[in-house]
Amino acid sequence: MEQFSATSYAILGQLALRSWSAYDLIQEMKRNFHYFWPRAESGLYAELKRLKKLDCVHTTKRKTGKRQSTVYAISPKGKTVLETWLGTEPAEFKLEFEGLLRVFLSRFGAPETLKKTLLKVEEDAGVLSVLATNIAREYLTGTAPFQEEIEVRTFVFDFLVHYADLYKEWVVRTREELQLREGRSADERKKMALELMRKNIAKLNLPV
Amino acid sequence: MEQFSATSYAILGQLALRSWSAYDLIQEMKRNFHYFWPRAESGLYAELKRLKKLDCVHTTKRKTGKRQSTVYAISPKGKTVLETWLGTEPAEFKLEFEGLLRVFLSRFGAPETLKKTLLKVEEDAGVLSVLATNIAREYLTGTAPFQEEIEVRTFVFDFLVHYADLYKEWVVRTREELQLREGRSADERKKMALELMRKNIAKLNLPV
DNA sequence: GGACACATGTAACGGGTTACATGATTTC
DNA sequence: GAAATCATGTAACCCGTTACATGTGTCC
Repeated sequence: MEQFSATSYAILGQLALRSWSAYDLIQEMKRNFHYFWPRAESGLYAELKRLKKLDCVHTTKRKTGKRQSTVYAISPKGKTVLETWLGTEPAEFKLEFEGLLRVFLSRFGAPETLKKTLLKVEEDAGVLSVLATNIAREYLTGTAPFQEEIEVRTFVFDFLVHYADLYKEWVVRTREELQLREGRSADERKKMALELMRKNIAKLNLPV
Repeated sequence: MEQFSATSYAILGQLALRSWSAYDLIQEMKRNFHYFWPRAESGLYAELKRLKKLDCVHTTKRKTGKRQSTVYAISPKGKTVLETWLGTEPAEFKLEFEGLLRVFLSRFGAPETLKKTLLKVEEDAGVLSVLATNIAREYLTGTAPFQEEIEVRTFVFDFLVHYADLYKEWVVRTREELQLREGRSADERKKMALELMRKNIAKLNLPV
């Protein structure tokens, strides 16, 4: 019944910008969407073919020497499909953060469990920051492939920067708290934990 | 080959705390994990059965009047499996944020697309805040089911609070920027977008 | 001449979801 | 007496992943 997934629309959106060879399209999608809509390349190739069957895109063959590639373009139907979707209710954001699961369960593992998890989170957030900066630099120097799209892309970038920061700062705060707790009694540690919780509730300005 | 998913470990972790009836266990998991490890209830029932086949849990029958329920407890093997996993490398955090996809593609939809997306994100973040606060309140009043677990759970809670805040603040910043841009020329708007990007790069303290 | 990126897939599998079924118990 | 929630699942399906295959062009 439901013919399209958000991934279909992501593809149609890239094609609405311009035509691409499958390969180029997919590389660009990885660049743009990896951190908030990650998908395996093989699946994107398959989805392109499906979109063709559904008449949302059409293809032409291109040759560079002996090498052949398929160039995809959006069809009028594809444009309508995309536009219609953009009028529907957005899905809720959905996070899978295995690290938090590990923190939650850390006391059932070896004593270093928590610290090792923090280290990994820190690394991953660092990679995201670097990637985001690389893309931003292209816009700042005017070499980005879609300079004219900058108006909305800044919003996406802005989110990503703060998103990376969320993890980094969480690691910092957690490490600080762990250090403060060192050498304290279980009772003191619990009081400190409660205090942290109290501070956090205050941050959300909701009735307590 | 790979016998367990992170979901298996999430279940084992809850069972490491104490024994539960399937229903209670799953309700508690929803409460604890919904925002960073969301899973459908039916799948959790199935996984429990699988864990039993693999001897990671064992069950006893309990009767309340005519109603029967199955009580699950972790086995020695289950404990080992959990502990071993906690020693492995954590997986990267993974976000699916359809709203950002919509922002990215908003110019292919109706003019209200962006604003409607912001509204939905704001709502969802609000729900998360309320939920987080409800749980926190239980710890502060000492009525939480696992008061003694508070030491690590504050870290999880701390993340969730800042996570909700991430979305809320992003919505605020984006709306402000949109308002500032109103009535400006395309050229001015682009300059403003670049300026926002520059500010964000500065936030990440990386070499530009 | 070898490594690596280009360019495009296919096959098998699997984790997870939706939708539904069923009967007991509590609450209004 | 109806409605909600307790308490358990099952069946069908699907979106997506991993792992692999295959050949071309380019760079050193």
